[in-house]
Amino acid sequence: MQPTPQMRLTTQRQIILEELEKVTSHPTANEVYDMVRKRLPRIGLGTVYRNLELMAETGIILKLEVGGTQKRFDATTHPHYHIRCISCGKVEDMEIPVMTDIEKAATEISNYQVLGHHIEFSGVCGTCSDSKDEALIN
Amino acid sequence: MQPTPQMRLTTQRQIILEELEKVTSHPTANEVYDMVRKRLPRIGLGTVYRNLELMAETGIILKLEVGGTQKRFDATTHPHYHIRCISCGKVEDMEIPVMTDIEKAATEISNYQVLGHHIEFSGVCGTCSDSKDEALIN
DNA sequence: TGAATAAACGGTAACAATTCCCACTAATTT
DNA sequence: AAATTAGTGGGAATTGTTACCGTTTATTCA
Repeated sequence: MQPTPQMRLTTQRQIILEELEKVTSHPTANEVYDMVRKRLPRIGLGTVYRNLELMAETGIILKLEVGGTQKRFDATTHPHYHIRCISCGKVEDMEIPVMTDIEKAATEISNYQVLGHHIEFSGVCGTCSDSKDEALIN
Repeated sequence: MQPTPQMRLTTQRQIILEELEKVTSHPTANEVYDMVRKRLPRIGLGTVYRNLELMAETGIILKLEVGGTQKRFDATTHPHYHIRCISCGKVEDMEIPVMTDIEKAATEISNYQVLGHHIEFSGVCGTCSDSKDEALIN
């Protein structure tokens, strides 16, 4: 994170980013808070929210507006899609090729200036489908 | 809406559905509440939430988990995509052909049982981009 | 038809996620 | 080192949604 003249590189910011970069689990703000608190026990939840928001605005990280009740954050900023488990809520990357052409198609048939797109798959993850099988046996 | 033995077709339910079918604007629960209240002034917000949820569960309507802070509802249940204006938050249908094959691709490269997918485009709608142009002139 | 049963309602309280506020602290500038 | 400005922590406020609960409305069945 490169600080601009008026944007300061604080310890809190560094650690929030470091912790987010450690995982591929697309944590919620609260999960980031829990991770960061192990290293900075006195950090406030508001600080985590404020800085995640800020980093998302400057493009350092991604704010995922996927289904469910909470926003999730991702340090992987290259374009990619996601899948969400409808049973446990977990979100993972879906590494199918990103479709570069559909935005053009969307522009043509709408009166929008199309700036981006995101695909969210939904399904049942391995873990959840295993535990369901088990439940059927018992 | 066809009631099951234990599911009753109440006035509230009929009117909520009728009002939702009148519009293509993907209203939030609160917006549906406002629409319905013109015909049923004493309806409770909880009733609107309860019934929208119920109808979404039974597949009569769609609950859209798009970006932004609120869930939105759609009486058009055939598969289709959406675009959201990043300026005013409005959500509209994007009638490009639905991709039937990508779920297969997604199943192959993941350990998920893929059940669905949704594409959300984002951009600036005609109205918002016009008012921006105006702002530049003034 | 009319009492018994069950579903749904309306109103309000509770809840969860997020944002806001503000006195204090830390970093930067002069 | 003092002055200035950005950022923090903690709690209060806000927003969207769900839960609860006493009352109403619909259905069942005697």
